[in-house]
Amino acid sequence: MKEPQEVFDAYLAEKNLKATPQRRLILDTILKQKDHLSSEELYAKVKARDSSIGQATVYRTLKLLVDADIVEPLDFADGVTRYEPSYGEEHHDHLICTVCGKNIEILDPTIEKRQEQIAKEQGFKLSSHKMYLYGICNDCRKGK
Amino acid sequence: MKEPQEVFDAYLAEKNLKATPQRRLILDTILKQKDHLSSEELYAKVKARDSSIGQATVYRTLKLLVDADIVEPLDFADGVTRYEPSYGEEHHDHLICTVCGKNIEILDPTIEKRQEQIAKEQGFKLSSHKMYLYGICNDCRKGK
DNA sequence: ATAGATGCAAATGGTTTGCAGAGCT
DNA sequence: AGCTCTGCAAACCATTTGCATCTAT
Repeated sequence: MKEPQEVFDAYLAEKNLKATPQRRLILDTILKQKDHLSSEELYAKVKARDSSIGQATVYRTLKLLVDADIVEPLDFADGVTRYEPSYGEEHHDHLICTVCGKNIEILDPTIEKRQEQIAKEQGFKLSSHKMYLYGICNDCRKGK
Repeated sequence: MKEPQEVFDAYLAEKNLKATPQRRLILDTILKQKDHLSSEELYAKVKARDSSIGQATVYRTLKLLVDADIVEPLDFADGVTRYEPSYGEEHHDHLICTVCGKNIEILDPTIEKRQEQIAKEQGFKLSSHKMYLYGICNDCRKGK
């Protein structure tokens, strides 16, 4: 399988966009991260590596990466969009603790299959979906 | 079953808040609506009935209604939060056409059950969930 | 050479908040 | 009277955009 950076380069080339050091650095920073970073958090990490990079470039690059299907935007219902690398990763949804913010990735073929089926029944061509389960984790319940 | 207005009154009373004409009017306006209104759209409808009401009151009332479990916020991925009456309604999710905005309410016990089960397996007490299926409807595909 | 990229700062747009005056109870 | 409310306008805050300057190709 191709490296994400290669995929990004190919995407940029195809769109007549340029592979700049900033863009490479931003992608590299996301890929190195385990967590789901908000653009603010990502910006901080990026800035630590090259302090001359601006917020706007991070936002702009993130948009490209989403469009290139290399990263995916997440909505944890706290007002900030987070991002996670999605290229080469299996699709999954999230189970989020609304107290401590912990989140667990879930993958359930039963649900995925039903979603497709439901869309088809309604004459829709499914392009994407979001599923978030919100609850309180064991630790946070005990902690009380 | 109690009327939504009664439920709202009870909620307000319990919190030592007041049942004002504005609040009643806003709730009444939402209830009369079939569609899922954004706060902006709701504000317009409310204003048509009483032009002295301000945006802020609509936002503040919406928050109360959500907290009282009378209406539910929806995220159709277009940057605006929409609201739908939820009191006395069966829970359902949404299938949204990203071209024309059409949305279909879906209810699938298989998925609901799996969600509960997944949460339990992870030690979570599920409090809510969001599921949105995005796609393109038949009409919009043909229209091309 | 030149279309595209960057950083900065200003703009946007939905939503929230401070405040002074008004309204319930 | 003593709270809570309201409308207004200003404030917020994540994200976007205009612009003059740089840079990858």
